[in-house]
Amino acid sequence: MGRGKIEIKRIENSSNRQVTFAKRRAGLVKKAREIGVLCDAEVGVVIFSSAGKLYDFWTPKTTFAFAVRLPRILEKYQTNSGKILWDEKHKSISAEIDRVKKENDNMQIELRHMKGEDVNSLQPKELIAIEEALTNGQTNLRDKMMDHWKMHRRNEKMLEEEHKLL
Amino acid sequence: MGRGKIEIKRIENSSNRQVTFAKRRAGLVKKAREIGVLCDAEVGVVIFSSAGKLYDFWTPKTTFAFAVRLPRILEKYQTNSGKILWDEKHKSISAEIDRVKKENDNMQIELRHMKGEDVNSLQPKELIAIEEALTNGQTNLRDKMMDHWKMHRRNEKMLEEEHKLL
DNA sequence: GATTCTATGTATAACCT
DNA sequence: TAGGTTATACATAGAAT
Repeated sequence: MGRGKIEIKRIENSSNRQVTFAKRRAGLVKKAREIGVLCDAEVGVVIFSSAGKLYDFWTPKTTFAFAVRLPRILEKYQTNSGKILWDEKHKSISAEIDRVKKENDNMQIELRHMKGEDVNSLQPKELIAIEEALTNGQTNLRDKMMDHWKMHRRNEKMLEEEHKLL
Repeated sequence: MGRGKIEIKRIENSSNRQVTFAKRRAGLVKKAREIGVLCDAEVGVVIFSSAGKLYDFWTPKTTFAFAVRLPRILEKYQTNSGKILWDEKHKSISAEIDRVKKENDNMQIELRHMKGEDVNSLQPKELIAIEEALTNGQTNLRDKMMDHWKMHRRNEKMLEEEHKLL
């Protein structure tokens, strides 16, 4: 579509290539915008010039939708690079999950031990430690209960005396 | 570019819209391929139809380059909804973290209670439940320890007898 | 929904400034 | 290297299949 027909192959003359790039890039983006509007579609266009410069266009919604659907796109291309990148992005967050889950597991085990469960494989030393923890817990708990009770009694007495005064 | 000029606005007739979508989608991809070849560029086109179906095209190198450069693309949109939606993808993962963390907190509280800590705000009923749990734990634990000990003794005796036989 | 046909509107290659 | 002009090639709207 120009003064002459051209073959679709790399334009060797670099300034012609540059001019064609600028014009066709504009054309491509225009078409992308049009199909987006006409057909109520979400469109994204990404172009890297041979010099490595990035040009891109996204219909408004696409910025959102694209990110949401990125995994699907990468899936389709199951290339290592895509997969690796995605994994990379998730690595830190996955690490946190792992950390929290591990913490979770440890606490779960500790809790079960405190309930006398899953203790068969433990060493006598460990069993004794758990028993001590239980005993301490009981002691602490009973002290607290006693405090509560005392305070309760004191409050009751004070109320009684108030009543008497009235 | 057709029998009549059209305004660039959403095509209301849905079958016309569908036909136009298919035609222009093909056109867009063709143009993308051409600029890629002619100008030695890397091009990617992503189209989501209004029905949510994904169509995309990447020049060969782009499949790789795109993934490599994705962070740059997202950076460009960091300020706006891009960031929000990169996070959107993370939401499901974040939800899992939250869930696990919550589980974690609950266990932590339970553990502290079992150690007699942080019990001041508890109701008498709850305190009693904890004491019961502790007592049960102790009972279970002592049973297990006793079993162990018995088994240990039995094994020792058997060894002794073997030795005697030798 | 996809294809085909064809009149017409657009994009753009080659030039020019 | 960037922007404008124009002849031409191409894309596609509307209609039919």
